[in-house]
Amino acid sequence: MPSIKDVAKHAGVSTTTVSRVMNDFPSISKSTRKKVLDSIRALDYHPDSIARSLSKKQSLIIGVIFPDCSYVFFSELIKYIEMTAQDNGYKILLCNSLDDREKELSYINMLKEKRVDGIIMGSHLINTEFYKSIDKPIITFDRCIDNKIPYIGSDNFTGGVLATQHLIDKGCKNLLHISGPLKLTSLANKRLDGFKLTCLENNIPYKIVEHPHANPSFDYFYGFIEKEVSKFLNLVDGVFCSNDMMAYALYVYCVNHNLTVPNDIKIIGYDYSQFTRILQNPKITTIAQPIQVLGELLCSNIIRLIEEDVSSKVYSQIVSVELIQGTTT
Amino acid sequence: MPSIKDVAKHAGVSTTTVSRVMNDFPSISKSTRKKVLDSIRALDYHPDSIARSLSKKQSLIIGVIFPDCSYVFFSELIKYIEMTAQDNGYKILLCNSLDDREKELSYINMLKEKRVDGIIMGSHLINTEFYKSIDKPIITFDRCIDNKIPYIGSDNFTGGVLATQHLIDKGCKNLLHISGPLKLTSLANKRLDGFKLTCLENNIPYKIVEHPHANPSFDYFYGFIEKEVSKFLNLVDGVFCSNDMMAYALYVYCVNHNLTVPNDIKIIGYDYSQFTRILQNPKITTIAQPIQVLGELLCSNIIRLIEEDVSSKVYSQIVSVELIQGTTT
DNA sequence: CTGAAAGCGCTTACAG
DNA sequence: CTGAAAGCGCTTACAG
Repeated sequence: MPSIKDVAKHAGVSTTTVSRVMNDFPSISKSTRKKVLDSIRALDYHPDSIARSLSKKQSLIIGVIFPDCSYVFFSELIKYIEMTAQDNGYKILLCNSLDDREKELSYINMLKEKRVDGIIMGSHLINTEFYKSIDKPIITFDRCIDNKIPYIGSDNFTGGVLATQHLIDKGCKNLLHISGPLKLTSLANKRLDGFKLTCLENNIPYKIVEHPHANPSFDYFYGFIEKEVSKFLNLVDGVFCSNDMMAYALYVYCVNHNLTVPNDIKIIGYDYSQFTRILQNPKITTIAQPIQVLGELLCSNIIRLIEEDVSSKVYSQIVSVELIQGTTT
Repeated sequence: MPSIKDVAKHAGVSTTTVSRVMNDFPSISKSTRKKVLDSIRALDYHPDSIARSLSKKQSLIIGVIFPDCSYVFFSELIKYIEMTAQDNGYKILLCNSLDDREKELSYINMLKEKRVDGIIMGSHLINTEFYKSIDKPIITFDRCIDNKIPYIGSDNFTGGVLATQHLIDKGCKNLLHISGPLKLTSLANKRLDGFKLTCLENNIPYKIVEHPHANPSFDYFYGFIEKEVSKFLNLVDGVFCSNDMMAYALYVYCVNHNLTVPNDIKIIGYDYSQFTRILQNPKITTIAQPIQVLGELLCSNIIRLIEEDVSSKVYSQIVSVELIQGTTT
């Protein structure tokens, strides 16, 4: 592989000049510029970005950590993050933490060594102190870790309100919310707040069941419903599930146990990711997170943090959600 | 951020020695080793892998190109690739080609500049010649580009045979296969070969419809069925779809048009990725590709190619598939 | 407008 | 068992 020296020799100039041509310095004369470009083409020269990274102290790489890139919601988010990165000259280094604290830690250390320019955190098991020890730009998805660390998320509170109000508007008198794990400092917990407030304001009795795992499978959800949720199903006529997979599992459970949806019981989910959009039966009524916008914001904001290098400014943003009417309410 | 020099100074040794400690050279005395380790800890030193890459001429990064990391099948494959990479000290740089030739090309050039150690290609629009110009280890998913470039894929031919024989065993007398785009040199086309052969051997009349897009959406599939497939549906009693999304779209179309599945028409798909596994109604009868094995092989084989540096040996592998009985046949 | 030289932070023959 | 020095392939003050 030819190096900048080979190009310099071939063109009869110094490596400095070659470097300047590649970096579009204005001071280069037309004729040398042409000579250099010709040599670059002749040798099929590709500058080594590792060497460039070392001298410029920037890698143009963004570390991206999510629990599991194969979960529908994350896989879409990652797609839009990657596309935005690509459009801005950055690349992403993908990490699956698998909701394992050790892995999450080792990934962060790895990203430090890889000298990524910034980190998008979608996985959040390690504690706040450790986060603060990361001395490079970082942005999180849906977690408010510290007021120094910006986050991007959907408007979970309003989502909770919308979902709950929708159930009430459809005539529900007794509501149930199945939340995600509340221990995590996830902004998703605000869905619960929105739910509670709306129930209270409308004088609707409610019940809350928390499921303990952050990113479980369909089978887990179904089992969870059998064990922890089924006993309440005769007492309520509307359920707000913290995500669509849970909503689908609940729907299937109801069908299997002769509860008619939406007549006996109305179900609303959260996310509206690919799975839900493809699913035809039922069309789950849900709160849509704007996945593309979220991915683009995560990436464009981490890039701003990297390039503007202002740790003082915080680029947290909350984007609005939308009710999608399906057939389950 | 402390550098190796800071550690050397702190420990009172040379940078050479620090480097040797970090790389576990045996010749280091216990006492210096301890001194160095202590200094590393005291300074919270993390070696800069960019500098290391530059001097060792290896980045420990694998470039991974797929059309779209949010498609269920790819997202799972990527997960297992990443996990295997992580287990072996490698990282992955993720690229979405979006089935765009220009993007694919520019990604490959980018990966050259990033000096990735190897490339896993799951996107295949550029031509063979260009592939051969890539002077680093490369492995493809499901494409046989050239006998110098190894590939990993499921046993598509046998999958086609299994699917077709299953339909015949279930009593089908007239079969239809909806294939993927045949222009691409995809090994997935062997599903068609298996289909044809099995029909001929069993004296079953058959029909083939090709859909032109590589990675379309549900809505595209549904529209395609309305336009190009529906006219044949009264003439056949069994359909082998080249993927599960197509099978689901066909199922939904049938339900919407008063064709009973599996009584009037039997449907079998291909993939058995996450979507299919979660979907409860119907349970699509399908040919399961072992996604985890495929991802692990893609990654472990590219690592072997990188580390053994033997461009002569080729690590192509085909893994076996399995029939999953659902409710659509 | 151009070049010589130092530097980015590591590794690695070479020497002792 | 340890170190001085060169080198990886770029960029960038500094000088002219």
